[in-house]
Amino acid sequence: MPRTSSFFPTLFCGEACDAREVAELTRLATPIRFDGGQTIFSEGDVARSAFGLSQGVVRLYRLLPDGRRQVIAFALAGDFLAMPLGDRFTFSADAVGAVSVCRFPREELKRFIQANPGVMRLLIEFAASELQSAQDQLTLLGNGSAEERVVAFLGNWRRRMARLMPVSQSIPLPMRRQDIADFLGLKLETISRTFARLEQRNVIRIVPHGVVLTGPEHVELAAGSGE
Amino acid sequence: MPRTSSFFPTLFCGEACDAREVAELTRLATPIRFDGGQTIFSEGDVARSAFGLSQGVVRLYRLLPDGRRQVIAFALAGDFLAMPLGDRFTFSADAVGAVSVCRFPREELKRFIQANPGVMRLLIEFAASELQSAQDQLTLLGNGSAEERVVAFLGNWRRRMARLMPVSQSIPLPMRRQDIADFLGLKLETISRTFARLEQRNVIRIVPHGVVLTGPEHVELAAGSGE
DNA sequence: GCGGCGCGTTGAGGTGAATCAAGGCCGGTC
DNA sequence: GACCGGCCTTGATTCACCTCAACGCGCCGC
Repeated sequence: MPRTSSFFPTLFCGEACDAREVAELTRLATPIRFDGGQTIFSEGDVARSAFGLSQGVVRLYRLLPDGRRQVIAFALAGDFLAMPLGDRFTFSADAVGAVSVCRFPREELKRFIQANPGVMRLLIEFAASELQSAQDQLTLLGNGSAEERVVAFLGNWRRRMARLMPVSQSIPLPMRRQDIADFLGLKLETISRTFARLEQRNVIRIVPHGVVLTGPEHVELAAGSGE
Repeated sequence: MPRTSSFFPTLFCGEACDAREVAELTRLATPIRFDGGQTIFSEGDVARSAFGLSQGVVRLYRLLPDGRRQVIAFALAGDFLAMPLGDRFTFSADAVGAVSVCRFPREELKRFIQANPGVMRLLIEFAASELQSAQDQLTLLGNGSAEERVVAFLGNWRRRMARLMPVSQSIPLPMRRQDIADFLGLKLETISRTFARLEQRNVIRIVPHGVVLTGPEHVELAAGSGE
């Protein structure tokens, strides 16, 4: 089985992990594939495993008792799907299109992390950056208009995608409108209308499974805070 | 100077810190007082110090370029005012009423934390619980009506206060209406009106600097998700 | 006492997003 | 190709919250 450079969560690819540790992680990890729409884990499940995303996109979300849904984040290759410690999942995760994950048995991963202060430190930094993302998103949902939310989302998504593929004006959007809506605290019709308005103003062009930036106003997408 | 049990962040009061470590922390800490409205630190500042809150209430917030504000959280006695690592503050903090904080020089605290795997582990758990709070709040701002937000806020606030004082039907609210509004992504008039409506329905009674729960519907306040 | 100010409340009217409801497009399968 | 279903778009209307504006109240200094 070929293992690409993004097989492991990027957390484990920093300076803190030497060859011996990578070998240890490789021993722990099991690769798994999921098809689009399949659930990787659900809110409330006992976290027997931790998951790193090797390929594809995963939506992380919570369901409210009345059926409303809040998408917490979209995970990309290299991301952890949850905090590796913690004994239950606090949100659900399912595949947006086909994905590959690597699964770590929780107890052994926990032992590995706690035996290694350098990794613990990275984990703290990881948590801190997740926290900041959540606070950015909080600020966006608390203050932004529909258009501000959508523009910030596109900007952040583009920036994150840029780490995984050559930059281009074209932004792939593998998730559904409904997912974007639940992420931004809007309704799917509003997403659709806002996209349409941005297209009329020549900011974007809507293409199947994505948008293309057309305007000279890429600056507008640069300074997003959210996600 | 008398040091109450809540002088230190509760993070350091768990099993991970023995007498020697508490002595070390005591050596590092400097107590400081702030009056209501004073700023403890500002977003973007180099984080030369870390702060634990010993007494009082602090609002943590971000300012947007156009003057809008998002209150990230209200800190209570025992809370850290930010992640102790990280070299710049990602939000501002100022006192709501008079507060006492203890200040730790950042480099020395960092050294203390990193020398102590047990404390690092606690710090990871702290970060994980902050993250979960942020995600709760995200869910609330993404899905809740004005009334749901206010009710969830009251419920969470009450639950947090319960750790610091004898439980009672009376909920002190030392912060201004504007602070609550900026926390919940609403306008202060909406907070005022929503309080008034809850009072008309005999859920609460509005008193100076707080509310009193009157209805038999305390259950309603129990199952909040946000904050 | 008087006036000023910060904060909270209340009212009237406007508006952005939600809601309700068609219809269109595209990718399946038979 | 014809049908179907999921997804997306678009339109008309409604409604929750915002905006703007006035007023009340408690607290302060003078």
